[in-house]
Amino acid sequence: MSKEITSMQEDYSQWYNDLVIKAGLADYSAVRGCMVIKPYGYAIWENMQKQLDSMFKETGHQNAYFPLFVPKSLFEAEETNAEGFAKECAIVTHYRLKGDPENKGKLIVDPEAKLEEELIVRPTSEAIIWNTYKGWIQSYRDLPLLINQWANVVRWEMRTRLFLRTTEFLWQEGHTAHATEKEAVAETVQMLNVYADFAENHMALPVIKGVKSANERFAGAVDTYCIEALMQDGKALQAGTSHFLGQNFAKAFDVKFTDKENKLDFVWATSWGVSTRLIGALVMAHSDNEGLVLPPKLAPIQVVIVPIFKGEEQKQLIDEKVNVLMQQLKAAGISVKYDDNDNNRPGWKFAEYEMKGIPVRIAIGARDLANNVVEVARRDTKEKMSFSMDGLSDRIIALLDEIQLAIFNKAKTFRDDRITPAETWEEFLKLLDEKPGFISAHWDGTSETEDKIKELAKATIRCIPLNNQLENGKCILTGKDSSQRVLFARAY
RNA sequence: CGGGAUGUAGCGUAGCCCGGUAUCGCGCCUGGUUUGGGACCAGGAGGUCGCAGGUUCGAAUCCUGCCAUCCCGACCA
Repeated sequence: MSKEITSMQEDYSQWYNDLVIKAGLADYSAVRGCMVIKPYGYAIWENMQKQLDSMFKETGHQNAYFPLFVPKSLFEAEETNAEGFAKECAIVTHYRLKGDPENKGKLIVDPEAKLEEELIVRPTSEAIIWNTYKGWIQSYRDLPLLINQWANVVRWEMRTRLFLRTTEFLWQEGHTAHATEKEAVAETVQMLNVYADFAENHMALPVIKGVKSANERFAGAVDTYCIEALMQDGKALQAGTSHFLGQNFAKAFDVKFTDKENKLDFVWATSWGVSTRLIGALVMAHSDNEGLVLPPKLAPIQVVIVPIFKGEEQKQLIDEKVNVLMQQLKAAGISVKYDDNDNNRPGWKFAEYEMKGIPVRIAIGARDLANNVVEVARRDTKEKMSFSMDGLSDRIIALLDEIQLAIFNKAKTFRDDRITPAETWEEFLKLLDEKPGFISAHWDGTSETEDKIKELAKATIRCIPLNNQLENGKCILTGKDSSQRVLFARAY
């Protein structure tokens, strides 16, 4: 099978698609806009889930599961939210098929089986969850309510891309209820920080924490906080969002509680989510023309060992050494694969594991045995080193940490180099074409201006960074007064 | 959803204009030789030509409809 992938310089989109397919992360399916996540891709998702789930639990959250379907009457209860998602919903209208009388062996929708009320396949679960919370919350003693669910959702997007935008996708959505506004805002920020921590320390993906402008805000939210990442083509990718929902959903679903003073009030809400889109971010942020580059902390296989031998005798000697090393690495929690498959030669395996992004490759041959060393190659830099067999497992473990950090630093250097200030509209447009990335520019704060900029430059406000410094200036488009810069970019 | 392109074995393709039952490479299977950067020899298997209709004695090829993917827009995590 040809494993050649299009180079990212030649065609970035094609490079991405080739990579996802050829590294075995996902496959196209028979269903429009939906993909099959293959075992290797799903293993990355499982690693993400495992880490995030433990972080959610450390911050006091519990998992639960709510229905896939939302009755239309519940879905439309919070108007802004409903309007925001109305154009991309799959709707169940019937519950039965029957044999087609005019076409033997075929089925048709049974018109007798029409639902009295349509069911919306959830594009997000606020409605069904808040309708449920109404029955769970009476007193301040029931708060805070801190729930997360791992689920699939459906958004009928016009145009899809593997992992980045598919009709059905996997995600987690946290939905919390609080007694005070202050507490809910603190929760929103806390979860944003959890996401940023995960992105930077596990995905090795530097992110900017910020707040969305009104245009980009989640439908039904008072404020949307986000983490924004930069891909290697200079386009931004929203990697996670955390919403402060105010009392919007509590009011829509009539969720009130009695406080300590015996007064009734609506509860305060948050919701937050990240999706399998993060796998797309992982691919686009770190990989190269040889294939995936995975951060050790999320790589399904962290170390692969390739034997190089002539004849069974040598193979047996290598096996003995490898078995000891494997035990040591496994004991340290390292996931390691010994590929002694005889079908493929070492060169083939080297190329294959580079394609799959396995962080560390160890090659052991007769020559190495004689010198009591192994050849160690790191995927991120392609550097090859000779390590002594003595104390090898400790050095490999240290190397994995080093690679994790190096991948992050490389991405951060790239990202930091592509946050560029623009002072004039001409400069703004020039930067978008010639040095794509985040452009830091003044904005007059109106939705009209943001719309106009989007129309003229195809760039949107990615966020207003949380650590922003106030600075007087003039809007890049209108020249009106502005008190701070915001980050613009073309985005996925 | 609009514009453009594509769909032939697991993958990449030739054939299509000009209709006569499908070419080549990789991969796969068997045997052997190999193994420090995508091995080699010999033999072999594998195809409703995206799907459904139509035209025709005969359709991968011509016509119609549908489906899917990619690229460019609008929508979006």
